[in-house]
Amino acid sequence: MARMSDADSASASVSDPESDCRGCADPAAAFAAHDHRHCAGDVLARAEALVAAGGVRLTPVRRRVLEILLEEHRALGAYDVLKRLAAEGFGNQPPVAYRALDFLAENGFVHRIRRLNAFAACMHPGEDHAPVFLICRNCNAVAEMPAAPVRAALGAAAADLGFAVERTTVEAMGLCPACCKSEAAP
Amino acid sequence: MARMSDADSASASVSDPESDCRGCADPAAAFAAHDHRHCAGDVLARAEALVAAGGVRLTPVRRRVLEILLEEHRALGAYDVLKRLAAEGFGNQPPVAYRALDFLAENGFVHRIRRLNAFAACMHPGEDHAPVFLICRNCNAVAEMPAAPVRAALGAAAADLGFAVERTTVEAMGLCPACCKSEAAP
DNA sequence: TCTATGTATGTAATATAATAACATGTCAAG
DNA sequence: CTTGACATGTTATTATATTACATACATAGA
Ligand SMILES: [Zn+2]
Ligand SMILES: [Zn+2]
Ligand SMILES: [Zn+2]
Ligand SMILES: [Zn+2]
Repeated sequence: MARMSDADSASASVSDPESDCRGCADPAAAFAAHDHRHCAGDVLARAEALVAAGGVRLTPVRRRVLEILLEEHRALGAYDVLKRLAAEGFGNQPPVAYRALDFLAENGFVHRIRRLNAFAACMHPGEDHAPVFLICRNCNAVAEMPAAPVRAALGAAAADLGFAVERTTVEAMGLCPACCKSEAAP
Repeated sequence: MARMSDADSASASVSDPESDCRGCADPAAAFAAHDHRHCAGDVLARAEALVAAGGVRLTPVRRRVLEILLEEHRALGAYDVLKRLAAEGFGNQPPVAYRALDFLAENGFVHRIRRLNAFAACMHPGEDHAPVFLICRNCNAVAEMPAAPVRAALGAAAADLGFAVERTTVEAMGLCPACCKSEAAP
């Protein structure tokens, strides 16, 4: 897939859903305006391919939870997800939501944002990653950022102490580009 | 958790409490056996100096909460802290613990470990820092590690996306040196 | 086909974590 | 002494998450 400049992806993806916009999967465009239905459909398709290959099942509840998180395009609490499920005829007890979310998280389709006690759809399922999350304190947008440099720094420093890192939680609270501007000129 | 009581008894023979051991404040020694009463007393003294200079008050509850976290030498939940406070005659309702913990966290004397929904005493109060936490999944020991390299990598990558980082949560789950060994040879 | 088995879902009950709202106490400045 | 700021105590409620058990569903042998 050809990668577009920031300007292009911002404008083209809004006007032309059929373009090869990488949308949320592209860190540089994660905070930019774009047609998110495109990203969502793409991610969902990839998820289905992955579960087929992996021998696990994307059952109706699980699939619907993933869809909900993709549609919302932000982090949702387990009980928010549960409310929607219940409204659609699924069970209305916490384990229904938590089990689906846990399954999706274990299989890399959603991430847990500890700072928010919430869950967000992963925008690059299959690409094994322990991403960094950028959370805008103003508009609550959440974006995934490549974690390689951060993880390298972390792992190296920990190894010096003899500590073996297995999993990491890296979350940054701050202001997204849009909110940065609006705060500078209110 | 049993780990540090072992360490405490062992450290008396290993190191001299009156030496200038940096104990937990030294990342390289954070997981090593040492006389932790030394670190605790030192940190508490520094905390008192800092509040005096800062115009805030280290009241009995607040001081006791800090002591408890220093004595325990691991992350404690707010309700664990509360139980101890109640047993000592302080209030026994959640806000008592949360208020003290919030105060201590705001003033840099304790850190919140989001992964554990818990709080741990800071081992270098006053030194403004947003540390990295290393959490042993086996013995629950928690150590602070310098975050400079990690934060640099994080801030740079975020800046490329136009995101202004204000606060970070960086926590690594894994095995501490001691548990690494015991897991290798069970 | 029919059952056995594992897995997924539904539900009730409970545990754990955090906050809101308001009353009371403490202490120093005026 | 009064006042105002801050700290603590208490009640109640909300939010988040898990345990335990019952039921449904798939699907692999017999
Ligand atoms: Zn998107
Ligand atoms: Zn924003
Ligand atoms: Zn120590
Ligand atoms: Zn350990």
